[in-house]
This record gives sequence, structure tokens and C-alpha cells, in this order.
Amino acid sequence: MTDRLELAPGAFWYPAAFDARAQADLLADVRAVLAQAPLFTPTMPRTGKSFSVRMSNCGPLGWVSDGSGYRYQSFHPDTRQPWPPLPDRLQAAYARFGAATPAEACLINYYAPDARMSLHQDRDEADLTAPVVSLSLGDTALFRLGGPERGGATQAIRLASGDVFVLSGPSRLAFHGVDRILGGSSRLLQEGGRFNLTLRRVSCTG
DNA sequence: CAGTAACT
DNA sequence: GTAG
Repeated sequence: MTDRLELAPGAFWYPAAFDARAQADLLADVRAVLAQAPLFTPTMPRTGKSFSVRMSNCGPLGWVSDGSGYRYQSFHPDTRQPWPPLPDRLQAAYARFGAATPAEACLINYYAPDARMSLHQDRDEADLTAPVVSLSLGDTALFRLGGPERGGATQAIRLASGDVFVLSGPSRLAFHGVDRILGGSSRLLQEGGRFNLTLRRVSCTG
């Protein structure tokens, strides 16, 4: 196992968990998913404002946001097609970094160099006991980790390509976000920017 | 409030 | 400019 840093109880950072070859393999999986399920632009439930991050999903369920709210659903909001299957190596990564039950969703977030994600909790899953495992590919992100309450102390972490971050146990509902992307910090993506893959259990019956 | 911007 |  690679280095593991526990930044808060249940919040684990694994710097350089995936080497360059493994990152290229993961990226190939992402490209294949996106060929079937293109990136879409989510919007905020109340205001209709667009996210700066674009998204897609693979697995039986995918996270979406639109005028109706945040939810998991089985199909792409634009194409109405089912999400592509969750690739084996992503499922393996979910198990390797602590999950006891299979992932049902892999949310693919694409951050262009000017994209951000404000501080939030991942709380749309029925099963809040299973970890959320996140993989970074491409440009380094300035990630911000808070605690279980909005307004609590936060810390900034640089998540580089190949790093893994896990929110589990007492940190499963920790607030987190992306302050900014360091444009040009990686050459993994020819188009620049960053992919973040978050593997999740959604339903309780596993 | 998974948004953005303003303001210190 | 960055932190919050």
C-alpha cells in the first residue's frame, strides 16, 4: 500500500497512489465512458445557474443536478441512455481503498482550468456508511477539506494526478470543495484541466 | 449553499 | 496576491 495520511478521522489522502501507467489506464476508461455518456453541464436546483464543472457518470446510478434537485438516476440527463457500466479497474479501486460493498456510481467531474466546486457535503446517498473514494487525473487541484459542519475549520490540500482521497467514517459527511485548478501542472490530459472520479455506494442493500 | 460575488 |  502507498503512503496514507489521515487528515481528520476517516479522511485519508494517498499521494501518488497510481503511477503514470495506471493513470493512463484509468484515463482510457474515462475516455471510453465519455464516448458513450458525454459530459453534461449540471444546473442548480433553485437558481438554474450552471456549474463550472462538467459531469458524467458510469455504473447503475449517476448523480445529476437540475431544476428538480440533486438525485441519483439510472440514465444520462441529455441522451436519456443508461449510464455505461462501471469499468473493472474502477470497481477494484473502490475495494482497494476501503469499501466493503461494490460501488454503484462513479461520478466523473471534469474541471477546466477555471472551474471550481464550492464547499459541500456528499449526502444524496441512502447509504452514508460506505466511503466515497476519489481519484485525481490531470492538473493539480487545490482541494479544501472542512469538518461535518459548515463554518468549521478547513484545510487546503494539493491533490495531484494519481492521488486518491477517501471520505469515510466520521469524515463521510465532511464539507469539501475545490478552490481552484493549477492550470498546466500536468500533461496527462492533452486538453488540460482535471478529471475527478468519485466512487460511491448509493443504496443500503448491498 | 455541489452557485457567485463582494468584502475585509 | 491570498484567506475566509
